[in-house]
Amino acid sequence: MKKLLLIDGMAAVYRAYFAMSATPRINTKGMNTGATLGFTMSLYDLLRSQRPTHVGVAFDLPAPTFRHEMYADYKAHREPMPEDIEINLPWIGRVIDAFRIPRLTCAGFEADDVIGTLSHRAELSGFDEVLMATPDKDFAQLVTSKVKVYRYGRGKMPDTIMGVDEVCAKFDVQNPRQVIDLLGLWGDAIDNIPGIRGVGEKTAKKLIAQFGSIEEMVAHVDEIKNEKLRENVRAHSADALFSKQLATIRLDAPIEFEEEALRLETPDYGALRAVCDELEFRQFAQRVYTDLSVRDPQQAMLWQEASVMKRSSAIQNAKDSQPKVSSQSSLFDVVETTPAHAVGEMPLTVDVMGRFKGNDVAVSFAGSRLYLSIHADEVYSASMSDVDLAAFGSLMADGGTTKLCYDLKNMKYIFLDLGMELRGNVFDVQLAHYLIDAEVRHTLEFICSSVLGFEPTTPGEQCAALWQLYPRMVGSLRDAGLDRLYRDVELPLVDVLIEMEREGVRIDVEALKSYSHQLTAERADMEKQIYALAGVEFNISSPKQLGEVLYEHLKVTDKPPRTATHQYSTAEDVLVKLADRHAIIPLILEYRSVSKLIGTYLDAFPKLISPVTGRLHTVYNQTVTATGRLSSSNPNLQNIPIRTERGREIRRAFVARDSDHLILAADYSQIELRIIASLAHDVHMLDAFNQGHDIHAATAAKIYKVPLEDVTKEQRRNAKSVNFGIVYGISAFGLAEQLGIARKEAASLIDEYFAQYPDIRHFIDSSVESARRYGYARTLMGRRRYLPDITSRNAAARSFAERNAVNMPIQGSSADMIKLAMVRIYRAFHEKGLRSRMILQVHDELVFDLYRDEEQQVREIVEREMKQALPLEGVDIEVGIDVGDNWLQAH
DNA sequence: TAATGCACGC
DNA sequence: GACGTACGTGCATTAT
Repeated sequence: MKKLLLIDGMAAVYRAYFAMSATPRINTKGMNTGATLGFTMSLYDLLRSQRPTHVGVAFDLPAPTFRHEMYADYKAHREPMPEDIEINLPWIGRVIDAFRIPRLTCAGFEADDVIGTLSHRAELSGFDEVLMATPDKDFAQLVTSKVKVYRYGRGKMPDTIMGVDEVCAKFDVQNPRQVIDLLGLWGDAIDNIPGIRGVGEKTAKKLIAQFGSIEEMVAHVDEIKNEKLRENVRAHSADALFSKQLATIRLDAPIEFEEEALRLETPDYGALRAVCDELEFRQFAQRVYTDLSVRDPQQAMLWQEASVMKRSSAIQNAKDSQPKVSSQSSLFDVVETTPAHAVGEMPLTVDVMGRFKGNDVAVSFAGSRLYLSIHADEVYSASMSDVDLAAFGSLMADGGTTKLCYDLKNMKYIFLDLGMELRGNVFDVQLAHYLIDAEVRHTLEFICSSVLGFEPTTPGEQCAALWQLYPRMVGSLRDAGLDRLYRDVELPLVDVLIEMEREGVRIDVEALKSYSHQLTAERADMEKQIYALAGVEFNISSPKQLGEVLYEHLKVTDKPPRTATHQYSTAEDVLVKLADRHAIIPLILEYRSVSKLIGTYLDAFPKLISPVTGRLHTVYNQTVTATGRLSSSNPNLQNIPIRTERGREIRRAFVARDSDHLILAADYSQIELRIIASLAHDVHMLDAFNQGHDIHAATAAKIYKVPLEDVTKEQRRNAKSVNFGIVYGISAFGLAEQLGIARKEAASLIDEYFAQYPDIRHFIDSSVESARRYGYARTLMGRRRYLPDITSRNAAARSFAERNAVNMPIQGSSADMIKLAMVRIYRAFHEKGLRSRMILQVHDELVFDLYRDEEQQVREIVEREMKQALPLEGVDIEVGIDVGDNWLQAH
């Protein structure tokens, strides 16, 4: 196994600087050591987590001094950065040398070019894996099966300080790509500097997209219709090509690829310790010590003895041989205790795997490594290429053992790749933690630090930590009465979601594209009309520019509405109220909604279709929402338009798998109101449902005291808003806003509502009361949401918690119900060997690829399971089912 | 990159 | 006088 890690040195330094800049680190000699410490730690972590066999750090020129000079210049031109940049490159050089990592440079070439070239050659030289640590997304161009990009975290980059020409002249740059870097224009170079003077960025992007590439655009410049635009492009076509060149990573830098020179060696601990002492990196030094004490006790002793720091008398008195937890940062204290453990590094062969047989086992993957442990103090790990997959497979398929893991869905995907099955009792720490407290983060780091009180740092420690988490999580689930929800709903749902994600949905791409064409043309018309009405050209998509046009230029109102941050508001509800003040406003609203459709759906989806399956695959998140709902992303298929005519058309492109299939959509009717009625035991509302009345009309009849058949459209609309508002915790103000009526009028509507439905009011009051007593709100299946603010003295925070106390049981119970239904439907389909498949879930709706011959069976199963999954006291549950060639028809 | 504003769903 | 309807995801713009 040969694995090469190539690091963009300066990118690492910047990342480190910006990561540390929030708390500049000044040592006792007054030196700002923040960037150096950040760099050192991130380098150490990278080596530790990635475990490369070969490594190199690339810099832009023979020495990083080039950049240094640049920053001297930066300071001269600009006001100082917030904490003033002090990146000490000699120190950083010493750190790199201490790690015995070769510095890779190539005169006249960017670090990115060096990395690009070397990674290319490494791949040719038979490396199993090449990892590039860089912030540059352009590397995506080069990615192959073996090459992965490790993107540095997000951090601020410096602004442009000089033009391209100036920089080239000043620094005598040979490779123009350096300019990009110098200017701080990382990554998005192609997008950000089309480099055509006189042509706006947006226009330039459009042009490039239209022609396919900058080269094509230059070649066919005559085809540009707008004369001014055409001449600008023609005049500056050299610039455009130059920009492209700037942004292209080269694979042919004249640099030798010397495999042996790149082999990772043991750090020069003496040198590293000296740097740590000089710069006062105490906590980092302690970390290295703790790590060494596990792996190499002798080296650890040397590390400790090598210290040249004078210990203060206070510290000398402390028992520094005994690690202890301390909140004070003294010279040699241990920051946190770590679990006692030993990581055995060995190929997991049949023999070794035998040790795990018959034992419960914690399993985790990190990168291409597998970690296994049977106790919290013992972890075995191996590169996947060294694992005996047959033996591992039989261990995982053994139904008698418990498997502990973190993020089961993800792990099952890994097993699918390996052609393995996971059987037996499975415990997912992440899923359990979501049920225990949905609103906090569910990273393994966070779970460990909150549940165990320490953070494991290596993948091995993380694997071992699962063992410590397991009994505690099981206990917490049981104590909170969540074990059933976990066992019967969330855990089995994992398989359902995997199947749905893998199935995906078929999209009629041609339909999307032609619709996109049509709407783009319509939008162009609107754009012209808007410019004409405004008398100026501006970016309509910019709330800032739009606000200025509407409220300063056109002065559509003398009291411009403002957002929470005092900017002009151009939100829909605001503009609707101003719609009759100026003809431009309806156009702007239309422009916005059309833009939304194009950008979010029409143009986005074709790009997301899997080249493998030809279908669109979403990802369902099971541990995100505070109420227990699922969420969907990449793409989000839970927000496909339906409200407007134009938007709804998009659903026409969601089509059945093939001619043997149809789309079947099943949705719960008014499920949230039924849940309220049931929870509140409100006889009037329950009756309305059970007699099959239109619930909003029935509500209107009650509030306005008219016979059901005399309810007007407006009365029904108002009643619907009140019903809707009840779910979310209404206020007179909010309702008035929503309906465009006076606040007093809204208040009397609400009063009348509660007079007619006294049990609903009682339900709201008792929900709040219960949340105040217990500290959390609960669903029908016992899912919890903690509401600490319910007793807050801050009225706003308290009101918010009170609304959640009402909403959560409603929304959450509905989530419980549909999740349970999904599990039951999934099981029924598989037991009966049906070919139909559940493919989408949209909170109260399930969508299926229906195999035509199975229509009757599927209708029965779906309706039955949705209705019976979680029966509501006192009220029937209605499910609407429709079938069609596409999702639009199936509604 | 982070924050903001906006718009889509239930 | 502030606050003002739950839960999400994604896009474009803009400031830093």
